[in-house]
Amino acid sequence: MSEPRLNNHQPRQADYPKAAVDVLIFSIRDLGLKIVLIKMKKPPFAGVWTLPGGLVRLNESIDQAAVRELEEKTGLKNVYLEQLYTFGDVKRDPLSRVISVAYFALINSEGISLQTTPKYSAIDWFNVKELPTLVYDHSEMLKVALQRLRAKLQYTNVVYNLLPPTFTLGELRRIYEIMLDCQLDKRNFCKKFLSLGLLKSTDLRREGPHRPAQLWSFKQRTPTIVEIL
Amino acid sequence: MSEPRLNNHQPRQADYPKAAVDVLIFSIRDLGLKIVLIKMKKPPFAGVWTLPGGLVRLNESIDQAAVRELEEKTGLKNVYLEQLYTFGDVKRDPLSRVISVAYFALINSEGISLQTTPKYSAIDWFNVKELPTLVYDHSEMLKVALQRLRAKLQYTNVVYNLLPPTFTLGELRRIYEIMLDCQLDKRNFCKKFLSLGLLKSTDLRREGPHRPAQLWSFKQRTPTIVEIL
DNA sequence: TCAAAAGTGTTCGGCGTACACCCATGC
DNA sequence: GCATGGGTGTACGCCGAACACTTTTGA
Repeated sequence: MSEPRLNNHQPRQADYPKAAVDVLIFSIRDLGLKIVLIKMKKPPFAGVWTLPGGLVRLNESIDQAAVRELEEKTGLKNVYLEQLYTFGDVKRDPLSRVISVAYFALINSEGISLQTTPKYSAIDWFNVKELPTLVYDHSEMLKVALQRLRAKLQYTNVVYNLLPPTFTLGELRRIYEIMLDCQLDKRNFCKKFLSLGLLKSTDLRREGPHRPAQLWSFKQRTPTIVEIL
Repeated sequence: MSEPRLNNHQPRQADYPKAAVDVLIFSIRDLGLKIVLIKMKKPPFAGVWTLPGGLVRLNESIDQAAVRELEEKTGLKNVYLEQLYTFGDVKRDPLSRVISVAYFALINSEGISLQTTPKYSAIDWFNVKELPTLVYDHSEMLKVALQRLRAKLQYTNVVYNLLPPTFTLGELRRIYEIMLDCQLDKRNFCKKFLSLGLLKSTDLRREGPHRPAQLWSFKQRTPTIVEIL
């Protein structure tokens, strides 16, 4: 596995690319699909928004690095991350040679607050349709993530990650409509989703000037492959 | 992006993990699904089989690294590689900390010969059902690749990579049967595949003691998403 | 009584699946 | 003439798609 050396004209640790992780956290908020970004403080990228992420260390797996970076830079814990894709163009980071493994997750962000480190000047949710300019190839990462997300919604039960413990079929359908950016027929959606047998009914919710809604919860909150739509 | 330093107890270039690529080349040969492996020469892995691969260099993208490593270690050129998954457990390589981006491709290997470098003692095709012991986490990579391959056969036209320019519907079906490890109904398969409109008929092939077969070719040999089975 | 969201059934067409026999050829 | 793979059509059932009205409540 020893490789031909390049000329030693680079500083320490620069003879090979470094590895990093970047994390895309999605959630449904205010009837839109949002993502967590943090704002950089140091030149040359001061004021620019970026995905939370950082270099992989020697003593941690890349999965662990993603979890650690997510917690350090956003405060989010216990999030189930899934590997998305690895980005390795030579110039993706103009300042140094970094290969980045992107991870993503869906979360329910009700009552959750974000907190970044002093190294960044802000952290916030952004609607994926109205994003600021992002550093590096982070827009590309988002594009890939959205594709994958939409695909996974249709053949897995990942949607449970976005939902609170109980919810109405209307809320469930609204999530699909937001994520897939389309309208879904109410009757067909309910019929199909209930026929999958993933849900169990719980209470009734009476609120607002309309008929009370049946509340449902997922029988199992574990990743499963199912043909949903 | 500067990171806390670990203790400087490691040699040069070991303060961060290195990045590598590994390549899984699949082909149908002798009615079986085969993969290219090379045999290691140097201790401590002398005599053990491995996937072709190696470290990513500073001045190349990871995609380019995969292409370069594939050519260097197998002689294969002009292969369309697709990124599979990135493997980054701390102990996946017991000797050094390496994160590996796996790539895969399907090729038609008729009339193609393999040739590795003097650093390896052999190169050969192996049936994926009768593999020797592999180094590192290469068996895991194969497992992931097979899953992905089977999935992609069903919703894309990737199969064209396995086929010669012209082929019979029987040959096409046989490939699906081998890859999916199941029997497919001849009439339904033909009906479905032809209805996709991906093929155009060319000549007749008369050979062997049976009715001549219609030969087909793909109208386009470019990646396309289609619901096939 | 009005506005708002919840809940519910039927019809139709298309597609996947199961299934069996004749065809053209080389030997 | 026989063995070998090539080629073809129909019937049925299920599922996805389209589509509208009634229910319950709060204000």
